Amino acid sequence: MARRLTLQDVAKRAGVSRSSASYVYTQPERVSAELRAKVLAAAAELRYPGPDPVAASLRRGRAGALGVLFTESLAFAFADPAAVLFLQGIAAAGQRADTALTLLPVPTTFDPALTAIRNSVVDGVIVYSLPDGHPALQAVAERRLPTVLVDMPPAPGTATLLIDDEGGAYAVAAHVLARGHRHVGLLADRLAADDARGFADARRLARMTFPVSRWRLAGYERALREHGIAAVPLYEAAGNSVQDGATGARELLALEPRPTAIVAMTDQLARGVLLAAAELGLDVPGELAVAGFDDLPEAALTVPPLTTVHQDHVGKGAEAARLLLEGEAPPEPVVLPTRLVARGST
Amino acid sequence: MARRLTLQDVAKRAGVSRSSASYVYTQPERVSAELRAKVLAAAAELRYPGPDPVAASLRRGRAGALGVLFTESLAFAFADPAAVLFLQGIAAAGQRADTALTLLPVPTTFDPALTAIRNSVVDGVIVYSLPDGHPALQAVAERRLPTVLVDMPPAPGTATLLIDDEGGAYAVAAHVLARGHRHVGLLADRLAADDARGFADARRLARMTFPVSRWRLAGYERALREHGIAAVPLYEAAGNSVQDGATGARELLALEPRPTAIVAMTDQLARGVLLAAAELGLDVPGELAVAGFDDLPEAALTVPPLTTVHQDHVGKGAEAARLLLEGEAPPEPVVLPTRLVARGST
DNA sequence: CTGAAAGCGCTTACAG
DNA sequence: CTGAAAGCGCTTACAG
Repeated sequence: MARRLTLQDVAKRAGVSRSSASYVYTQPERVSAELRAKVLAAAAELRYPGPDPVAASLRRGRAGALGVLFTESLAFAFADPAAVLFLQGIAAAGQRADTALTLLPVPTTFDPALTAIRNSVVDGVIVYSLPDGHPALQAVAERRLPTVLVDMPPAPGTATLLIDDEGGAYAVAAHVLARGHRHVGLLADRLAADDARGFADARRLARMTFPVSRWRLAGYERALREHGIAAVPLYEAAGNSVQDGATGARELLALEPRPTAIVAMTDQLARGVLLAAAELGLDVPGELAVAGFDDLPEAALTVPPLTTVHQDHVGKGAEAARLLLEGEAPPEPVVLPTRLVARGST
Repeated sequence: MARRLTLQDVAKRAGVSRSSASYVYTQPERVSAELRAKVLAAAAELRYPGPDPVAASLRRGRAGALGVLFTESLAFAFADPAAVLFLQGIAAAGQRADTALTLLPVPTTFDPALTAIRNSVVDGVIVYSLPDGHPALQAVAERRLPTVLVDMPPAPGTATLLIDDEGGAYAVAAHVLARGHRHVGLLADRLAADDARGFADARRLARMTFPVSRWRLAGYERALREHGIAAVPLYEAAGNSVQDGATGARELLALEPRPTAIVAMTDQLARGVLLAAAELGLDVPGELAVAGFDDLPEAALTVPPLTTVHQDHVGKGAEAARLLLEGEAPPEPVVLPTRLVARGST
């Protein structure tokens, strides 16, 4: 392949200066119609692909893209409807600002390279629900780019966007307990960034690294305390698929005494609970009450419809993008509301 | 804010040349441990954020990101499970190659700017299921970047990745017809990039711009012809949500004679048909047979489970990324297989 | 309205 | 192992 075409080539062919040719692309109204026509004609003849965005970005000092660093692996994130809705919100806000969205690959145990984070061409980064102490967070901080932390503890100098996880969890647990349930099972997706699966003991609970799980559990526990219930079983499913939820539900429902209610930390898990209940021939909500968290679109479509905690995932994404595009990190975390949605499953 | 820190500042502080400092970041094994330590210490003292990726990209001639241009609006794309699975496949392949994934905002009627496409810092572009003649495709072509067209007609000089839409559609329609159905209704998401909704007449069919719809319809029609059925009603839902499917199903089921089978172009729509059938108290498959296309994970979980056409969405994404990362566009389209999955809904 | 000139921050053959 | 030098392709104040 021959040398790449540059603006210089176009300018020479059109018989104008390089700066004039540049203006044709960046400020077309600034140049005369005649000059514009000459340059565009020369560009078309040479099949010039337009000014190189990398060079333009370097000169302008602006990349034109927002980076998003997602919960552990991207594959996991795309399998999680809540994460996808969040991304949808970012994308919509970015589209309005004519800004592209760059998904940064998160380093994994298999592939611990941070090069993609270090080399990504972005003007800012949205970090979504990373566990405590994840090395990717450090790598982002070193870039010293504007950053918005979402569903994570605040850090100095960065904007933080949260939802009221504790309050929402409290509300849904209190709702279940108000219906008289004393034998409640809790179902979590993941408490820490490993593959642990099974009933969580005190030691495990002391080592939770996923902030969202920690906050939601705190809300459940407050409601339980207020109802005089000291300890309930908590099953950790090691994942957030419907199947993970079904697996966890089977374990919880095998306990003696059998729980009469299962409160799940996500709607995905709660959907699995409904599946397991159907398998076992348990009537919901007659023999088993089920509640989730997130109010995914699916939650209204299950049989029976799922009691859950509403949060506006798309709005959260849009707000995250807005915080980044506006610059000026607010000193205090922005906290979006949650709201109990009682449906047929409780 | 003060002037931005550069590698030059670090080099000066460390008392070495700029090139040596650069090697510390790019080829650390090339320099002595002593020099490395000096440079890293200076960088830490100055809080140097690392070499600027934009400048490095310009010099290297490589951006380190793949662009994805998605079906019309990004918000639509994220609401479509099939598109999300496809993206998941791209992301996984990109992660292995340590390449970020940039989602390009697609110009809309409201915001026809092509600047995001023109300015995006990417090494290649995957274009997914754009309607015929969409201006974004032109803008991509002008960039003269390596391009992979997915679920779109081949274009000279670009790689093309398809699935056997026509064959899959034929198989599922033939399966339904083999069960003796003569009154079949067809349900489409969108035939062209507008908001048209309703029964499609010949004039509308002649103006389809979504290739996938065209190919699937061709498959249905071949099966119908072979079974001696001349014409069937086709309802266009103007969207691909479960609710769109329910709306379309209500219209089809209000026809005289009432269809005994509905074949939907997507699983999302077919799920809506199941919903509408439940509302109307129609037994599936006893009074109404239902079939979809895509074999989403949800398709196996509906009640009854959905007969559909399987395609490997994640694998398709991975293959698209592979075609782009490998360079060398194959002259012929790569066509992935589809497979009928008969379940309880027919 | 047009153009000469400076500079964005880095990487990498090349010479020593 | 280290450094001087060239150059990636562009934009934009500035002067005319």
